[in-house]
Amino acid sequence: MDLPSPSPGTRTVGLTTLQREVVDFFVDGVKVLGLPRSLGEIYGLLFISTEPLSLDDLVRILGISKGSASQGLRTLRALGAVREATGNGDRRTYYEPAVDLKRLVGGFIREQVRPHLDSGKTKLESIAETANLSTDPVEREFFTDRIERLESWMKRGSQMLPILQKILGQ
Amino acid sequence: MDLPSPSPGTRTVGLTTLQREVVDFFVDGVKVLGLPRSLGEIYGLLFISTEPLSLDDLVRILGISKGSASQGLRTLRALGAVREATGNGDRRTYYEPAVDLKRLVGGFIREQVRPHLDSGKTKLESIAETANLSTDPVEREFFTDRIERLESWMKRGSQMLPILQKILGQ
DNA sequence: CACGTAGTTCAAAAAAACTTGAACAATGCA
DNA sequence: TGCATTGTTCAAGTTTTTTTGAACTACGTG
Repeated sequence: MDLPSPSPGTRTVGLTTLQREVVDFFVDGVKVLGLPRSLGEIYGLLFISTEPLSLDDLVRILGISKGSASQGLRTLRALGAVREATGNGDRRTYYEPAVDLKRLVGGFIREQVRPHLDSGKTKLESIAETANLSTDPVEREFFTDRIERLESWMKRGSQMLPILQKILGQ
Repeated sequence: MDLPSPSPGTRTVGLTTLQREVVDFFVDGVKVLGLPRSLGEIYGLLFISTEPLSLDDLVRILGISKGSASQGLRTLRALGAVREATGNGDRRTYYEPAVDLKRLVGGFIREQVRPHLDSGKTKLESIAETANLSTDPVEREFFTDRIERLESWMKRGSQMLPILQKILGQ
């Protein structure tokens, strides 16, 4: 139940200077990845907390709504970016961050990247069919060429992912 | 001045079915990258056009405003995703897409990824200073540990980029 | 098994991002 | 130089995304 101890720096609104800085750091980070700010706030605070925090802690310390916190935790769980801390003789659930880059990257790829790659592949098939309807042979060759290029991009993208995970995972 | 020839498929609003499909494909694509829809529309149309197109063509065919088209072309130019087509005995500028993945990825990294990595690095330095103000040694060790982790993440991210470019570039 | 607290849901409000369009600037041609 | 046309800028408007909060469900304890 203890609040994260607010030693270093002055208190802002509920957050220490350090907490504020780390939270901002992650807010920027998730924005780059196209995720909502609240995810960055929640993950950032957990990341710099010595103890697991409950939904209620997040609401209180970050000053966000229960709805945001609940929704944000759900997404972070789906991404594998937080896990429930075990063994607090307490009714509520406490969360701690996953701090292993491999896991984080893996979750992001699984939840955010793969679905798009897959739907892209489907669309590409449909595009190829449409292009085949072209009657002008010169034009059709041009279309085929472009579509093949897209297919090659997608393929390279897919090949990229495991390599990326491997390198980042160490 | 010639419109892209609209052979395959029925006309939608100014776009052939194929054009519409390809444009949608890229609209989705740029959204994943956190770029505005108009960029996807413009690049997508150029990508599936046999001839270079002018700003005016884009406005007319896509049904977007001159402002969007101008702004979108500027960003695409900055990303190195389009280039001006040379030698049309004509006053206006015509554009064609860069279709080489290496170049596209390189531009994206240069314009969108690097700046964030750099500003992140700066922020991290400030965070490290703040953490050093902590008086409790146990807490300070925890902070230091977490910050080192962040630094390692950033470093791996930076190492990643050239590898990525190399693999995608072929 | 009833009460109080934890957590979820989702319609409405707020904020952020994108697009428009009209005024303006630049360009080149006669 | 003056005219016509291309291209840019940016405040205001629109759309999309995110957050809020109140009603609801789930749960566990006395």
